[in-house]
Amino acid sequence: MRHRRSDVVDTAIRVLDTYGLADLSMRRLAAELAVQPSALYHHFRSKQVLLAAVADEVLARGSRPHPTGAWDERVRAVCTTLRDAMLTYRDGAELVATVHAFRLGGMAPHRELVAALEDGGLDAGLAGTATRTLLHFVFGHVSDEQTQLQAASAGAIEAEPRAESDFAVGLDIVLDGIRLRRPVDRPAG
Amino acid sequence: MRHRRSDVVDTAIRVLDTYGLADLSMRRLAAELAVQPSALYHHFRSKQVLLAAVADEVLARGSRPHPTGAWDERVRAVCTTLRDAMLTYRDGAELVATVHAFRLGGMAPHRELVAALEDGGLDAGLAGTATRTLLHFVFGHVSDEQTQLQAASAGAIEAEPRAESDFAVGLDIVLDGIRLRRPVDRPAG
DNA sequence: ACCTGAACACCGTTCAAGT
DNA sequence: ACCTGAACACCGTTCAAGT
Repeated sequence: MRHRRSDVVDTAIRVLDTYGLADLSMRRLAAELAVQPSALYHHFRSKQVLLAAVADEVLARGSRPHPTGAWDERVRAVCTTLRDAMLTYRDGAELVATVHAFRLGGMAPHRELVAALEDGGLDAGLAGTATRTLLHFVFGHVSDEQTQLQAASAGAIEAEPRAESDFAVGLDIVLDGIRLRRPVDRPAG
Repeated sequence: MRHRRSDVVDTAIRVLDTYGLADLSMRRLAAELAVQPSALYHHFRSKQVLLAAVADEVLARGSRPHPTGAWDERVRAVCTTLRDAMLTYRDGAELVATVHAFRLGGMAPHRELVAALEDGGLDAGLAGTATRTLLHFVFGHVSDEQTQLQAASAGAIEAEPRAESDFAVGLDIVLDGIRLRRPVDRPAG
């Protein structure tokens, strides 16, 4: 049977959510689509590029309308939306973080954070640094969180579950550090 | 020829630094040691456990005497030492971050940060949250940094190199956020 | 204690050829 | 435009057997 690019991505998300990122192989995905592995290379030039498309679709499905409030509320909204989107599918955080690290996809949150921080009064350089600091926190935290959640639900572990507020506290720590660097908050002269 | 556990780790570090983490396979490592792949399973029960030992050795080689100053200088020292240790070997950041995520090794910096933050006056819960926030930043930032450095030195890219101060600024952002949460800085009642 | 030899069940990718 | 069939060069891990 014949498939379109979007069919491949949809099936990849189903395989991801059912079997995990480690089992999302080109061969497994091809089998699920009832085609030869080589057929996938008609749609994507490599597995990396396929995974980038999958990550973008995960984020697109989790997207929400931008709030139009204060810069810090917008930052919080972007980070929370990103977290929720990644937690929606098994290994979603690891997938999006990996794709983002290679700059192949998942860059929408990055752009939104830079915009919010510049609207908040940060110059371009500091907005970039602050955005990367925020994203390193979010990707690291949520990957960690998801690993623990999945280990617990697999019964592999019953270690202390991370406090529910841990994400909010970590995010607030970074946000406070950013606030102190807004020129508008540090009176000139 | 017969090998000890430490011979395997030493050779693994050499393979890592020469060919990168993706090419550090059990088969490649075995060939380098002139043994069969199955021989490695006499020393390590899985590749994951071997990589944990390699990560611990990378950190041990980069370790420095702890400074005995203010809590925030100690935090800065632990983070900087960790960064330098990971940057010493090709793909060192990705290796240590991965092993740490699975809690199989590389936990020494984690313990040192918790200790420094508790000495700084944070309660155990907040010290844990702050430590995870710091480590997510350090692992994320240095992995990123090393990927860009390695891509540049491979001539693959000549993208804007990250500003040299980027690590220091990001670290200061997180540190400032932590400072605001020290009970001693927020006068009770 | 440390290693061999052989096997099992997989990978990503390429490429000429088919419809 | 989308796919097949076959091949290339690999993986991690297990296990009985050897010294």
